[in-house]
Amino acid sequence: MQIKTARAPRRSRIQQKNRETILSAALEVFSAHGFRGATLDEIAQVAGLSKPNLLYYFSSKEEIYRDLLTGLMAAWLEPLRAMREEGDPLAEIMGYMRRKLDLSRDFPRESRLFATEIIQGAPRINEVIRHELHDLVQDKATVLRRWMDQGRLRRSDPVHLIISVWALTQHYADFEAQTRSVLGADQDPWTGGAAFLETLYLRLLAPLNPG
Amino acid sequence: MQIKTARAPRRSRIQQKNRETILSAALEVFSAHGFRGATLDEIAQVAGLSKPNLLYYFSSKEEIYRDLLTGLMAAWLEPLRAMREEGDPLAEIMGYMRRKLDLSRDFPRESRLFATEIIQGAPRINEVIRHELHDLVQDKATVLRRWMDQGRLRRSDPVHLIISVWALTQHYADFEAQTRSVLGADQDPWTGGAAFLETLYLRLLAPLNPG
DNA sequence: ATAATTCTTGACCGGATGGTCAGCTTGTGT
DNA sequence: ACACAAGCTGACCATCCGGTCAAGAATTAT
Repeated sequence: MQIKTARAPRRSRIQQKNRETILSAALEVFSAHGFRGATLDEIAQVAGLSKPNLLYYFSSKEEIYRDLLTGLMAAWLEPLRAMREEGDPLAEIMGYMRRKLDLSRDFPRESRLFATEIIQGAPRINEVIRHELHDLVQDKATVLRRWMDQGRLRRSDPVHLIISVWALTQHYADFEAQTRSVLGADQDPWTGGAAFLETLYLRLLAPLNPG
Repeated sequence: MQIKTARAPRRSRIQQKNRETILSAALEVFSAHGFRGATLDEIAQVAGLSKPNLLYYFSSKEEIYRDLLTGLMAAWLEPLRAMREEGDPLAEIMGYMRRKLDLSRDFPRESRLFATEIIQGAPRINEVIRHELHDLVQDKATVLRRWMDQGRLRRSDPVHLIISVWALTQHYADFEAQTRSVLGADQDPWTGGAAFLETLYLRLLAPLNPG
């Protein structure tokens, strides 16, 4: 996953490369231990750089963390953003769910990073981003509501519907340890999970008389 | 929630009271910052005891954490355990979901504690407990499968069904910050969540021809 | 009352933590 | 080639970390 840097000033190739290295290492460590549990020494070690060198590129531990979160936010909201009113309602929702699930599968560290941040009350995600999330969800909820009004989807609370997609897809990434131990070693959680979620949302949302 | 102490030896009233005080403070701090992010100083401060006094009752930070987790585990699995094959399938599942949701609402710190532990790969939950969880889920999955075989529930993967209840109910507690900001301040996430989940599982599981 | 036991804590330890800084090395523009 | 800027690091600092300990305070048993 591309880690973008917010409002980036001009940077030399060295800066660009090292900032990426650091953010990648930070992702590894922060997602495993949370903000307070992560240490600069460990991030430096994973990045293969000295600690003072980290602090040459970022002014503090907090700044690394913030840059990381804000840089990943856009990519994380993309699947929902890509849900288009012009498409077929059921296919759009299934597509959203599927994209979110794939994202969680392919980028579990990112998923865990957001999870730990929000579990701890999201103290470091600023209001602007929270506002952005709120607006996006409300916007898409309106689309869902219109589809329901047109009888193209069975009714259910659209915001809770979006939350449920979030919860379920996130869960397979964040709780993979538990899911694997419960399913047994031979079963792949993602294959079964995708099938289950398709069934779930089909039965929840497919109109009863499609003809 | 009652915090039990595993295989408790005889304890004086003072010991019992102080151990409870410590575990309660530990729950507060560990659930907010994870194991590595929590400090004994902060736990001691919340408990209103001196740090050496903490270590008089528990031999290490790790022991506090372990005792806390194992003591809460039974209560956390209770809702699933209480699902009875003799009852009405749909009512039993709804009851399970509802109990789990109530548990998450009433004990969000406990929910977050488990969440952070499992997100970090559950390194400190020993194999015995993992085994217990696996067996319980498989046991209940068998019950669900029988119900489905009898045509009293629509078919869907029973283990993923249990996982989905886990994911959705947990989510309302662990991501409350996010859920509230998305729903808006006027709406209570729990009320709407309970209604949504009832609809969800009803449509997923209710047989098509109940007559 | 007094002795034994349990409970409590200030002072302390070695090591880790986030962060600084002077000065060295490397790269870049001319 | 040279000068300046950018990149880098060893040594260091104050503070915090989990944990120890000796000795005093409170409780309990006799």
